[in-house]
Amino acid sequence: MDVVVDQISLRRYNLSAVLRHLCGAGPRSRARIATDLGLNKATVSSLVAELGERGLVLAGDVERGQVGRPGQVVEVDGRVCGLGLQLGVDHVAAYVLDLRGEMVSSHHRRLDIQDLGPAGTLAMLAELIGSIVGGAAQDGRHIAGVGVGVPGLVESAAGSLRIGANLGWRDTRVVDELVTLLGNPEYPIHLDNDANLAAIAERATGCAVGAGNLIYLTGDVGIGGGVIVDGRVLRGADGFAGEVGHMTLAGDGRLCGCGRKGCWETVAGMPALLREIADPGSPIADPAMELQERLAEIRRRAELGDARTLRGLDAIGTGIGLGASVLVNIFNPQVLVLGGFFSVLGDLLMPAIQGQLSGQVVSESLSQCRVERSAFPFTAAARGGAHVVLESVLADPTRVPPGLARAGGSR
Amino acid sequence: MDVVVDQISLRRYNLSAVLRHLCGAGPRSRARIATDLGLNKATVSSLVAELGERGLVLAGDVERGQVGRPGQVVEVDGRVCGLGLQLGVDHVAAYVLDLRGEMVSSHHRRLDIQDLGPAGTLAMLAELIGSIVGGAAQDGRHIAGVGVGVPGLVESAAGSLRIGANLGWRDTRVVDELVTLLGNPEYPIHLDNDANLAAIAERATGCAVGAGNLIYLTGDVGIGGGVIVDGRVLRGADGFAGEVGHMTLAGDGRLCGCGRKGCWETVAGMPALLREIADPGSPIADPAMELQERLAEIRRRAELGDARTLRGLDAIGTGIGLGASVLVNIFNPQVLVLGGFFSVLGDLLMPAIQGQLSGQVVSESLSQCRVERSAFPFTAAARGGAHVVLESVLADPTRVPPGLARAGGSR
DNA sequence: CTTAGTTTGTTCAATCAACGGACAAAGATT
DNA sequence: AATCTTTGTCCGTTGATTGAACAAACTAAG
Repeated sequence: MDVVVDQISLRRYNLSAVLRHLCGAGPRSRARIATDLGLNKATVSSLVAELGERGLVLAGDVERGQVGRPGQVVEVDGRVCGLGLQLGVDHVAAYVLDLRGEMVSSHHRRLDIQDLGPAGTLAMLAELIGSIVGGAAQDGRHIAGVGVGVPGLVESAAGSLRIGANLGWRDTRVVDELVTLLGNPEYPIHLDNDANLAAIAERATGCAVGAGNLIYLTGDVGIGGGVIVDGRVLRGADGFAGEVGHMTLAGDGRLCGCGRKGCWETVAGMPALLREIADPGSPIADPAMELQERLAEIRRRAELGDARTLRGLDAIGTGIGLGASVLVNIFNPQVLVLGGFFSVLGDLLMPAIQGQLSGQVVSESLSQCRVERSAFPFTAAARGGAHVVLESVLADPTRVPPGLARAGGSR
Repeated sequence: MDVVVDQISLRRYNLSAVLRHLCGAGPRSRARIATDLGLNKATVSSLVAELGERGLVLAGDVERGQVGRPGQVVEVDGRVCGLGLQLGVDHVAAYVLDLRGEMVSSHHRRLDIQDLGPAGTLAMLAELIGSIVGGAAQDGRHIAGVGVGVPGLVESAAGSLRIGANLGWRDTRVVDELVTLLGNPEYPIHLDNDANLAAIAERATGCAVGAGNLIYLTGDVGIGGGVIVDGRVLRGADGFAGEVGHMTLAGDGRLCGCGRKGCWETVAGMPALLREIADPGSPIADPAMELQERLAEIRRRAELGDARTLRGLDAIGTGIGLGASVLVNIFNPQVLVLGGFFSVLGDLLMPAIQGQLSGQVVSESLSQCRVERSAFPFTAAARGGAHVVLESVLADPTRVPPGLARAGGSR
């Protein structure tokens, strides 16, 4: 029912405030934290002591000011980490990030989802998670949780992928399966839509740092959307919000993979681009071609001034901009982040996108929405998964048990 | 910077929890509140006492259970009220609602915005506010604040209407003007977009009670959108979110009042309906005709089975459904509320709307979005303005100064 | 080198909110 | 009349934040 507050949650909240402040604003003395946050120095001392016991902060350098006693800098401890994974149709990426915001390790594996099927893929995922967590422990690090991103309609609270069209999965209880395979690990596992996680990553350390309202677009076969509203992921009533790729924008449009007609992805996804710039059967449209190679080839043609390629990019950019203008009208975000191939080819697509936005957005004269190319075009979701874990620690530092205190840290 | 909690805000939060619980769940004994909220009986007694001193709750009947000592029921005091106003192109509506959720009074005035201009209109508004507040005080009631809804791009935090196309206003500092005209009243004045307020009203007491995610559409000359995400109004970076009427949905579309082409309102607004069902110059398309009369005439024709009218309603319903499906895909709301003429003609439009939605929404197979006709087709915004005020009292009961305690209540 | 001034961080008593237990009040049941 | 049940208050305890005092550590000026 209604959430009520007692003194324990008050303490928790202030622990969170101090830790979050250190993460966001950087290392500083206790006295500085106190004035920054409006807390009493004594309170901050007490809070910092508890955070230290939990292995979340440690003593840093001594900082001399102009006059007066130098301060003992408190800084975030890098031992507590989040593990994020991103499952794509042909690969899996994993990142370990620590609370300081630094990347501890990254892992990439190719795999054939079709071949492995859900069970085989999840077994492989579980094994990967297990080995990363084990390796981190040997390094004296503590994985506080795992965040997994998958493309499709995800019921995040239930840890279930309801419809994963691209993976060919349906009603897969990903979290339950992984928990079983890993033998009920002590760390929690969180499942989310890949675009949501990507948006979180861009906001945390990417090209949208500090933006409370942003939209991330995955440029892939389809177009996925991750929307952050006032700092929180837009989920909707059942967690299915953000299905921007299937907005009906072209009434006269062609058939979409979802069975409907005129979906946005049909005019701005990768197949649409290939249709524009190449005849069917031409080598560049060969499904077997590596994505990176295909994008490199498109860029080569564009830079040589190939008219059809340039026209095609302009058309796709206009298509992207058309849908983007709808979203910007609705959400009035600070930033629109282009992911996937939208980002890789971003410089070529940008003029058309910007043209659409400035022509179609109502509030354009009052406020401008920045359009940015993703800082991590194909790996943002994995990083976002790690950030979800780290955010849960920031929101409730008492989730990390005390005792990690003076474990030695570095090896 | 970061918000920090001390014991005062802890108290505030729990006062809020108790008051909100009473508003939402109805009158009940202290003991019942304690078990409902998980608070200690002693704590609840203390909280209730303070709420009583502030004139927010009062002692009700004695409630006998099966056995044991009867409980003293605590109920919400109706003396604290919110005043909401809604400014339309040709009228202003005002509602006073009390914390119990009951309507204390309503006021309607016709006015010619064009004729009065911003200054004259605001003077009239101020006078209306003053007289209502004065009248309420004589009734022993306390107006805790004023919420004003206007159509257009509103910067709510600044209390400014940036672009009010229908009113013909631009960069009007509504709140500042009213505060000056009213001589710095002690109650705060809040300005918001009318669709936002309407959404709040429907969620508070209308057809979307309890829905954390909903979309309100004003069916007017244009289409305004008010979106609630996880219980909070979607504002975006600058407060201009929700401009759904100017989504570009019809690429080949006709010119919109905003200067662009293919906006949603051009295919589903009132002018589009009139274009479909009547020739230019026909009496029903006469701008001088009263809206209510026009709607009645359309209904008459539809019920007589006039083919053109039925075709037109179907076309407009399809147009509404087209844009609605885009919104439902993006937001995954529990409820979509139709306001204005969408609501009045709702029964006639619904088949086409529902048809579009079931055909165009991706998650339709997993979760269904209810479509409802507004409970207050043309006055929801005024009610919503009052609810904003009441919500601010619920969020922080200490805003109401103590001393209203035993002032006598009834007149 | 000494002294004054500044800033940091800890200690300690005070304050305040919530809590648990005890208890009186008020009624139903036997 | 005795017992049981429930309500609401009282009171001492717990725990978190706070303000003031103070020692520590350093700079700047004389």
